[in-house]
Amino acid sequence: MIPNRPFRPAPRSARDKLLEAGVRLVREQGFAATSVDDLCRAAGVTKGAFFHHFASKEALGVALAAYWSSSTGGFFAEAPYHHHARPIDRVLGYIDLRLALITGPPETFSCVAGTMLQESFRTSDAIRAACEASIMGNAAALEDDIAAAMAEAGVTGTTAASLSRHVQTVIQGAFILAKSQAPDAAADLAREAIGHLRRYFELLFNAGGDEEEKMQ
Amino acid sequence: MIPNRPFRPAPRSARDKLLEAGVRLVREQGFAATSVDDLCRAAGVTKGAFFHHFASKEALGVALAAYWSSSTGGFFAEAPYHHHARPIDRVLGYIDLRLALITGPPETFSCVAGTMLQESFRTSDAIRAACEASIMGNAAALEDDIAAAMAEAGVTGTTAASLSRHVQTVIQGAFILAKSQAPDAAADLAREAIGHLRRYFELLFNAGGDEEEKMQ
DNA sequence: ACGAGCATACCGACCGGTTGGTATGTCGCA
DNA sequence: TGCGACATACCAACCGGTCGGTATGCTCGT
Repeated sequence: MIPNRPFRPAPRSARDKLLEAGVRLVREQGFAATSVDDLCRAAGVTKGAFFHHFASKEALGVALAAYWSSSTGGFFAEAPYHHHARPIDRVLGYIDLRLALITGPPETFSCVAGTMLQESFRTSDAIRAACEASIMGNAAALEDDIAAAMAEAGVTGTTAASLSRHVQTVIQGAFILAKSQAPDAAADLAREAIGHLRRYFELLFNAGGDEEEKMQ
Repeated sequence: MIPNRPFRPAPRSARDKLLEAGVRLVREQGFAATSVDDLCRAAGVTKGAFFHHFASKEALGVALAAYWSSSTGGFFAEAPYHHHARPIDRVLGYIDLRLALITGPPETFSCVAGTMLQESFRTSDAIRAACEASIMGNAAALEDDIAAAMAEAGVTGTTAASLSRHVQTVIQGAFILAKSQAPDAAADLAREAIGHLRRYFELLFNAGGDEEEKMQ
């Protein structure tokens, strides 16, 4: 979902190095296949450092989801789409930003929280809850703009909360479909899915596109 | 995505028992966290039987995706939604069937191929390809009906292939969001997402619902 | 100003158990 | 008799985690 730079500063402590290593390795191969030794090698620290900062591998997973939340949340909170005057333009601006972030192979744009949730939801309630907080936190950040857009356009039959969760649904699903492809074809597939999400919002809100908006 | 019964017959051989155990365990905890010993215990067979039928754990993963393809493909091929006269009704019938299948905790309705793809896409090209075949095979099965519906309704701006992939995108994403919830709330969340998929198709095809159709 | 005591960050060897896989043997059937 | 479908015993490497240690920094008493 979000590449490493420029919004996450270079890690300084062993803890930050381990979390950065965790982002990279979980995106590449998931949580269970990522050993403590893998994380230490990738971070350039020892097992002793690992277990000084994290009580267990599971604790690293929980901290990783929180780290993902704070870095992605910060990124989106400061994105320029907030400056649009109309709520629907802010929502579409968010979707366009998501589109812009999808480049390269899947492990450079996929979601750490969604990836960990997929395999750990039943084996670690702590990781499940931390991943839920991350994903639903991202969804919630969009809810007010969606609610305002619904009020402005008179959209009924659903809720802002439901629509914001749907945004996350399509994003997570887009990442899975992308992973089925060779690395250089993955981003196109993910962007295609986000394109449908945008079109759904255009249809729902009668927001046919920037050009049609200006004609009205 | 599809519960075990009634379309998959009771497994008889050790190989089928292992594949059934694989379906259950991968849905619960993913592929990497599922050991060969886990699979043998769940199947009630020994390691000798496992390695007689499968050259490696990876080979089991490839066979599992193929097994998933054949059982889900057969299920959907014989579903009653094919009987609708209008293409759009067949497409919406498919989506309604998907809705109907979503009951209970996530591990009873999630997709084995999507789950394995998420964590194995970069560590096993054989598993990636087998999962792609499964997911894209499910998508492709819907493509003709979508193409016919597009022709009938005059829908432009996208392709049948793209729309059929979007169906899979939302389904896979719905399963992830569902996994973030407590077991008894999971199905509601997945159904909510599929509801948005349905609404997108209704808006795209001006197919407002069974009642509005009849009025026209 | 300095040294003792303590806390923190980290190192790397080691632990018991698990891992994917191999070797060998047995049994039933054609 | 030979082969397929298993079972059991075993292997080396890996696993998550522990443990005794060193290095460095901080605080406080003298």
